[in-house]
Amino acid sequence: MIQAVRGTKDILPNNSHVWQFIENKCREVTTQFAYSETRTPIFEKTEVFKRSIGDETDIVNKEMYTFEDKGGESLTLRPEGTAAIVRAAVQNALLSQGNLLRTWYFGSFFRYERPQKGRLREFHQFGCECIGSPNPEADAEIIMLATRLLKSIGIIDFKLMINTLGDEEVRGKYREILINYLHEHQSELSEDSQRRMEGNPLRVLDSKDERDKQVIENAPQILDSLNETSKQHFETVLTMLDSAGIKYVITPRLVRGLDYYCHTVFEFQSDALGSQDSLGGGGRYNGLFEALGGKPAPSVGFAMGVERLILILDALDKVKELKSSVDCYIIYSDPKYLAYACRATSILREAGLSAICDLHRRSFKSQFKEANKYNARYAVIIGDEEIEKKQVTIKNMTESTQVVIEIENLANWASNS
RNA sequence: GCGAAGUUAGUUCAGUAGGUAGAGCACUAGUUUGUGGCACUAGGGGUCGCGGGUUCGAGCCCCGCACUUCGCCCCA
Repeated sequence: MIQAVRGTKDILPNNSHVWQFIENKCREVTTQFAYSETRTPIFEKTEVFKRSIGDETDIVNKEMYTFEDKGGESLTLRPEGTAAIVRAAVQNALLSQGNLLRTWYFGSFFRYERPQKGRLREFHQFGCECIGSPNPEADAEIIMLATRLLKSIGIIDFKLMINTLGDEEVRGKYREILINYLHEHQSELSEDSQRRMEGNPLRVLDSKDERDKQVIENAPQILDSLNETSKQHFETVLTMLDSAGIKYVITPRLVRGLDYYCHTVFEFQSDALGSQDSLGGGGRYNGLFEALGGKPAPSVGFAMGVERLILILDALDKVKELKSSVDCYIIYSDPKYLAYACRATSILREAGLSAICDLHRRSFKSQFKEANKYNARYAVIIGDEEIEKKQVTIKNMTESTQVVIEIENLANWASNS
């Protein structure tokens, strides 16, 4: 037996309806916010991700599926969505027509990681980007959209963690303060954090190591280093969330793993997941367009892990088994009536109903059982009498009533039922 | 990349003094020879993850590999 590649999963006929449910909600909610869809290629030049996500990040360092094509070009299976959207927006000059772009995406992404529950090598994300506005109301809109989506698919029990990283000036200043502090406590830190201290000190704040937590507890907070602009930006976002009735927890330790974030960063968490408790997250990225060769376009966005949404729906038992049903199940008493059954089936479909018949040449009784399994509204019965009189018997499966009609009138019946 | 636990029928799981496999549900058919859902009866299904080894004999013991899960790491 050939197995699927490690960390990949089939979406099978018996649970594809859950995916469709979520996809439909994504369309619904994005429509409410007037976001339109972007579909970018599944792979990009490696450069796209290196320049955007950041060379120092784990994603770029060790998790990308990078390969050379036959022309010797380095390509990478996309590990996240934002970089490609920005590349596409720059390439197609999407901002030259106006100064704002609201867009969303849904698709597969790839990271070479140790698979775990809620963490796959091919996984799916739904994400939104609000491109072109430097203002806090854009941050608020994105968070409202994400919140709306979670609620609409039935996830209410989540936590929204929010923080600000400030602008460039703030980040630079805070970075120094933090490095100094960490240096003073170097001996108390975990090996990992000691290593990360120089390259990416902010990530130390995110550590789960008990030793680190002690140090982090008393570390200087970025909130205390904010300049007036950054402070106002953050406060406006919070005020807007308040007025929209969205609850949040200010989490000074929240940093996030991609280098391109500034100002507002946020993350949705759920207790229903294991150690992969992050449902999704995002933040503002003001410098990304320039990093990818475009004109400045301050933006904000988020992404949700679809597999994780599904895990929560499972855990909450919220997955409505949208029992698929068929309008008509055609039942014939003998295989010699197959052509007649085929004609009836065809007429019903032509009239816009869904209609199927048995392909196993099963017994009459078994065909009824099969009709039940398909949750058929009507059984369309064909036997000796019906053939002889050019009729069909139609049985209402829920009320157990039946009528006999001429096959000539079947289309007519179908359009009225 | 590191540590730990798992893998037996479609599925959920049983299965010790090592003697080549079992249950529930699901599936198929009958009881009811043109009328379903319930019930009863019967039946089909398994190279016991893969490959080696020990043994007269391995689902069970040993080794390797693959995959899954739980931590770490990281993130969605």
